[in-house]
Amino acid sequence: MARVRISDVAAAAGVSVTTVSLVLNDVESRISQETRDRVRAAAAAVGYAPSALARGLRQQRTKTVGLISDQIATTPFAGRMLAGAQDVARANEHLVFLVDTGSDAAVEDAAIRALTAQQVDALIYAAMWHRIVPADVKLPADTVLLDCRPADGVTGFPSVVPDDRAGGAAATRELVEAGHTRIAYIDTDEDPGRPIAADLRLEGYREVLAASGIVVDDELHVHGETSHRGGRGAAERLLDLPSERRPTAIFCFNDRMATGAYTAIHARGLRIPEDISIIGYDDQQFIAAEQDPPLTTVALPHYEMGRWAMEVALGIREGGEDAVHQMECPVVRRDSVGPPPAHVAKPNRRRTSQHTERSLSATPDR
Amino acid sequence: MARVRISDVAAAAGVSVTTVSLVLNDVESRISQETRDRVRAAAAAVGYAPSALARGLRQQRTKTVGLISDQIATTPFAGRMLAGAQDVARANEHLVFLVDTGSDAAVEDAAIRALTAQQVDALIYAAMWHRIVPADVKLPADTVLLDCRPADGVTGFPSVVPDDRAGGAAATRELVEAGHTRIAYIDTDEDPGRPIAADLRLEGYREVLAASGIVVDDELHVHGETSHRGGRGAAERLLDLPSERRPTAIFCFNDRMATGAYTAIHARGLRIPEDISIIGYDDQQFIAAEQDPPLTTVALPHYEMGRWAMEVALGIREGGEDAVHQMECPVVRRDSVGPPPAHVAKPNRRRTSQHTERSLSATPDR
DNA sequence: ATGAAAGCGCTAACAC
DNA sequence: GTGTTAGCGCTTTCAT
Repeated sequence: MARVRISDVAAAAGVSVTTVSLVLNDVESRISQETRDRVRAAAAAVGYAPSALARGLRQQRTKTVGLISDQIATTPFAGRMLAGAQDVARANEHLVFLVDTGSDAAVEDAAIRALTAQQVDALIYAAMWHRIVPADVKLPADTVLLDCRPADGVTGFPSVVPDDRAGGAAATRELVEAGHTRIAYIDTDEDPGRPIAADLRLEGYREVLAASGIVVDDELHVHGETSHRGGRGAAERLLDLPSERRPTAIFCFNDRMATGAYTAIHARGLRIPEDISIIGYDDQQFIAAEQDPPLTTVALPHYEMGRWAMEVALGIREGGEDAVHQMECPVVRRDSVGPPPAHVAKPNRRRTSQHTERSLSATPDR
Repeated sequence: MARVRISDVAAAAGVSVTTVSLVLNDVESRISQETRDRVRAAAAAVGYAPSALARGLRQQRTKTVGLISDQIATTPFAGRMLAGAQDVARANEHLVFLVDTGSDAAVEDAAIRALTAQQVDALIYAAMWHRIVPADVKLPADTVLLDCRPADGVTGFPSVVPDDRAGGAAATRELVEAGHTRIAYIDTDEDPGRPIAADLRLEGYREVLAASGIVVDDELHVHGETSHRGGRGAAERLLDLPSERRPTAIFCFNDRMATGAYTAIHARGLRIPEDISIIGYDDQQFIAAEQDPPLTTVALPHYEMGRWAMEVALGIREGGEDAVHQMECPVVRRDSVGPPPAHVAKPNRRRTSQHTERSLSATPDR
């Protein structure tokens, strides 16, 4: 594929290869302008394209980075992380090797070896769901972790993950500020392998409830399989509650489950958000915005995370050897959150103090 | 990154580098078993990992392939194509460079240059929607085209695309065989840049209608923006038709538009499929299967297309220099297609011939 | 202001 | 059965 060599250019221009190299790489200005022009012209004339291989071998820097991910095919999020990483790679003239391992440890191992053999300048290890990297994955030093964090005790890897606790809090706050006090959480029931995001979001939910003087009612914390169906089933159980205990708002672990809640709610002839408010998580493409009504949700900052990881990998940004970088998950406001129906009382609010007032004085945002 | 060299292994094993190379690459068996073992042990002991760079430079084969795509982030289909391509690359010990160009010609150009500089063994040019590659894209010879086809007159590029005409026909046939005769097509209205798939699917639709002796009624061919909203609007117009002219089944350009049709239908208190049948296209992940009822649709064979392209790129499979390889789009049966309501007459069927009988005798499939 | 030559790490032709 | 060596295409030190 790469036929014409630097020596061909040198011959054509009547100079040495050194000169050609110097000119083409804009190194030192000691070469006369006239020579420079001649070299450039010659290079263009013979159609010269340098061999990145030879250069890499010589310099021991390849301007390539390896990106290992567990699943690219099966998740709708992969793309945005890749796009972020790609964009900074391109801006810095790096090429990226993408390897999808399907979470297979043997494949992962082979991939790391192959990438090392390619002498990639940096390695990014990406997960498609916020999770912990098993301690037995043999990562080269200075690998950066994307959407995953090192196992306890493993150190030396910069990593970036979404701030799911803050996201859960933001979602809940959105509902509290709209005036709700009976706020349910539809959680995933995945058991071996419960996503770390699930606990974090739950934590955020409880925190805000507590801080708002709302008693955390376990009856309003339900579980379902992480899907439309699971969300629907869980929502049905919530709707089956006697009306004084029924929630006026539901925070769903993710958008897919939220669509299930939509189905359950509509099946009973209830309206969103007039009768019940819904907030999701993920801001999943083609899903959240296309519900009826469009779903208010919390966005995962995948693009930004991808950028961050690549910037750290390329040394453009300081990763901080050990701290896990948490990235904000912003609320995306659409039309599924409104004030609670007028007729509902607000019973399970504690009679306490300023908390209550603060949260009551907050205004809904449209 | 790659520190220890083959000469280190040679020294450790007390042999020459030739021997080491021969042993480690399983070349010739003239080396004594004893030496082989010694070399292997030495390699492991010093932690040797060959430099793919040096090998590539020497052999002028890198075992890498470049995959250029227009958009990876913004489409839910990218993943499956990548997965297919990846899987065969891995099985053949090749690594893939992924470059996303965002359809920017300058970026595309730079990407091709960069990949050529890397001396990739093959190049795949992938589009995320079935389309034609502009003739001015400067592709190296032997590039394989994935989900796109060469412009007229451009030759020498193997290419693979979904058989959208056959897919449109299959969708329509599914409806005809369920007993429908008033079958609408909700088409995309994209105008500059109308997807080539749209025309192909429409063709298939008309073909099957004609072959079944059903008159093609232009009133039943409506358009909308390619989204939930567009599908909803188009479906509403269809439902506004006086009842004798209203369709009993709708074929939608894609699943997203189909979900809009769902919304329109449900909003009128109609049921799917009892009152009206729906078939989509794409089998879009997290969408088609999660509708209520689950959407019958036509699947795009992205994974297989990805495999095909990589197989051709690696020379494992004959691409056929010029013929565009069309890949079948199978119908995925779920629950949105049923027989037409009993009370509807079947008026716009021609009184002709065997066609009619053939299509009437066909049985719905559940 | 320019050129000669070493060397990045490997494979393979050739010699012994 | 094993070793020597040229050379893949480039960058870079050192001379001139």
